[in-house]
Amino acid sequence: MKELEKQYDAKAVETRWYNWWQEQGHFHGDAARGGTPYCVMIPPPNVTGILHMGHALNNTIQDILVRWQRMDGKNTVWMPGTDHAGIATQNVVERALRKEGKTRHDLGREAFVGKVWEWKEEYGGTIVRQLKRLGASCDWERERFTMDAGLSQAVEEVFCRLYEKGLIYRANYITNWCPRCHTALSDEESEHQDTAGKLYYIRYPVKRDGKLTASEFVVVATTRPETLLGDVAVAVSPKDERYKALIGKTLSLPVLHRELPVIADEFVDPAFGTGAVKVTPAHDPNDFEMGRRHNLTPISVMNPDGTMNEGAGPYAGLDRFECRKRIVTDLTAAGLIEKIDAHQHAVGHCYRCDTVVEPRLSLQWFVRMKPLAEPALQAVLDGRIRFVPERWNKVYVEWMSNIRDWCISRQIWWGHRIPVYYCDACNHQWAGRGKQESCPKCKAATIRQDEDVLDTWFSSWLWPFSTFGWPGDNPDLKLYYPGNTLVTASEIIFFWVARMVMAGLEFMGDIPFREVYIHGTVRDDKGRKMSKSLGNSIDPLTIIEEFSADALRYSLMMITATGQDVFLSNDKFEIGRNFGTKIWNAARYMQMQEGAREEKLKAESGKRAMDSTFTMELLSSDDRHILAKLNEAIESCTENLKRFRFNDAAHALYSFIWHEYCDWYVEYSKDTFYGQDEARKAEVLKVMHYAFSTALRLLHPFMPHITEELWHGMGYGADDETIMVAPWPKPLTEELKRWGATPDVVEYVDARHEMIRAGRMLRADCGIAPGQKLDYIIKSNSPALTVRLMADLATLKSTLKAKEVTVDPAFAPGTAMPGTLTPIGTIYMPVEGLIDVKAESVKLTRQLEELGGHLERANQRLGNQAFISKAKPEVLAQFEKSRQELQEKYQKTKRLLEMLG
RNA sequence: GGGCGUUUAGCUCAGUUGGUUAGAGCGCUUGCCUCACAUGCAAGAGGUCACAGGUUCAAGUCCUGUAACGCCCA
Repeated sequence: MKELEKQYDAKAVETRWYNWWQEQGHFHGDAARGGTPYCVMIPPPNVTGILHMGHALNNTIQDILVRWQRMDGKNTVWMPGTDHAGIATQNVVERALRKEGKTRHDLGREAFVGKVWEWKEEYGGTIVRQLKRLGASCDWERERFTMDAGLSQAVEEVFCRLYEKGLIYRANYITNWCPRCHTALSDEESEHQDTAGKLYYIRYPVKRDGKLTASEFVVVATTRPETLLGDVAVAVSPKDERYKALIGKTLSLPVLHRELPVIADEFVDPAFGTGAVKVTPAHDPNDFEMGRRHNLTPISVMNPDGTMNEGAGPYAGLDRFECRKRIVTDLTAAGLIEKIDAHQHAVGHCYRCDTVVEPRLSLQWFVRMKPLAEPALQAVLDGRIRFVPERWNKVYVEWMSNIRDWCISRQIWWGHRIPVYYCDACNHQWAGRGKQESCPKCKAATIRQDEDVLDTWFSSWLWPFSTFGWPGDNPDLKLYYPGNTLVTASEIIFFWVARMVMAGLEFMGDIPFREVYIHGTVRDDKGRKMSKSLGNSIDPLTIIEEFSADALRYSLMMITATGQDVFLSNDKFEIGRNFGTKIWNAARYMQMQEGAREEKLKAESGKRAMDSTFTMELLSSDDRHILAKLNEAIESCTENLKRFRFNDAAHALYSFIWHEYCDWYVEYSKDTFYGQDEARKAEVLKVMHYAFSTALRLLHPFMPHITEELWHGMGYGADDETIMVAPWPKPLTEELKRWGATPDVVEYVDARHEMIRAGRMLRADCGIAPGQKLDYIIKSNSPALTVRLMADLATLKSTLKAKEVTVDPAFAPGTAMPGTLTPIGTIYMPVEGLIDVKAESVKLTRQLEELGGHLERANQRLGNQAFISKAKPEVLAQFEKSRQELQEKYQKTKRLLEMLG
């Protein structure tokens, strides 16, 4: 054990211990060890991603849970890995190609996928390296990637099983189409953003007897006028009196002069726009349904890249937005625009590239979700899976109950290719596992595999078991599935959480996890989401450089209330940094008191015995008090971790270490250490190490590095032992009894703290320099308290910086002697002449008024017959006691005031 | 349009099944380089708990409504 450096060098310490933990294999869980498992699946970050504050929050929470459970003796696995992020990754590589003036089509599918793999190998590990800087105790030996051979096999197996069960179908359907990524998106991948758009009111001429009328129009309102080129009808509500006569009549489509029937459909809202809507089945999901109901043939007017196709007639070849401008100009010229209103509406945007999504008709693969959703819904309804905070249950249940089929095909190259094959010879279509050589029906070799790949989430939803080697059976899967806790953000509930539950129940026959903790969103100090485009992001790595990973983690936990959003700014991280420094210095203080004991410790192979066999006669009230407060910290920390109240757990540790331990206990100890009583010195040191080492263990999940550094630095473990698996502290219920750390001792010491504070305040009020020593007289409230106070005279003297402290139960103060009440007695400062009588009197008068108010209310309450008869007896007693205290305090304060003269 | 969340000290937020005189961190004021720590120590000021009703012996806490802000879904 060598002396701790004066300054804590977080940067060097953190990487050193992280590497050591990894080398020693402390992150690894082994099923062969058996025991109670604790398993957390990381939400696999996007392989192209870099760590942002959301990740930092998410992974800090997971690491805290995992480290805590590991210390608590569980066989722990935190499964790490990344997902292949089909669209995002393909975009990255395509962008690089574009710089060389090439497209993926120039390379061809195979070569392009090869390039993506190259990119992944070279740059894909960034976020993993960053997670390590954060201190994440992931089981890296198990790291997985959703395109790994094993996981790909799971994807294929799942696809085939669903296909064979008839739960996968291919259909020409309206889907969200990203014209930039050239692919279909699922509903969840289309993000609705409120957009200031326009509502165009367009006149459709009515035909009478096959002829256009000059003056009769039906006006429809639309936000996307360019789609009118694909109109096949105009719909009105069957209840709408205004249009009843028109139903069944014919209109003429502007520009293209196609004949459009007027149809009646319940879907139409008579209150929106004019009550008449254009029906464009190929370009709007609602219209698509309407078209089906009325047997209308959709007309597509757009190409996959967002330009208008030949169906758009004169506008063919134009970009969709250019077409919108042109068509509005033309319609205006033709007198067919009635008006244009400003209109706020939600427009779908691609979640990867932010392009405006186009609802478009195309041939896609879907999973029928209803049969999968049923048991997944049940699992939450009957409480087998619970969300924290609870309100997310409702969100989940709502979505599950109204689930829609999942569009799983993507028109890109990077991803799991759909294992469906077509036989050119006999037109047979099948889903197959492994490489397919020939048609299973007609044996022809002329077969083709489907061109599409699967949605990335189609591999992520299998993550809880595919990562353990499913579909193979093995001891890992047996022990670690189902997992325990899933930690994620609310945005991911639909994308991932809900689907994992469905997959778990369908393929494993059991839920994938028991609890889902949903944390909030990280925002800037103005409450805006952190985003690249706003430039308001705080980079976790910069924070780690500046403040340390422990500071980042601890600060995040201190300011993040359960499930609430976090407002961050750079200075928030000072909380964690300052706390680390405080702990470091507390350790240094203890070390300085060791003296010759250091040599002895070395002889004991560097490991300090964690001695809690205290000698009763040597224990002071302060020793007992700090032990009782330690127990409070143990209980509060553990309880709050159980309830996912990380901020409360962090708070409990902060207040114990900083306020109870450093501010009070360490200060008291100085009197002992600067004195001559060697037995007391040894005893206090014993208590200090016991309390400190226990607190370090409680703190370890939050600040893993500094606690490990001090665990070794202070010799709490042998050189090859880690705090990572030191036992999680248990409540000290029995021990406290043995040590005589009873509630009345705690109450007494707390009150004595108040008395010391009061004494310091008197000094400050009188403007007496801190260095100047003076006398205090304590008039104690009872003989028993006199005994206690007499025993603590030395520490009272040192903490009050007093020349002399006298305890005198019969003390009668002279005039103009300032004094302050406390629950155990009144403290006086005999400094006649120095006191500012006026200021002191103002202060006491205000106190008296306040007390009078409280007392009046207490009297009122206790004078209320209804209260006395209805309140619980213990509550009544409590109020009675409180009134007595108030009364006493009031009287005494009054007397103090009178004595001021 | 439907649902959810938030509203408590200057700022950011705790406040559990209703129950003593509503808390913390930061910031602010005052005094301190006191032999662990100025990334610190000591002390202090600061709140009609968004608003309006209601339930109750008792409401920051429960109910109803209103307002503002935010999020999700259509």
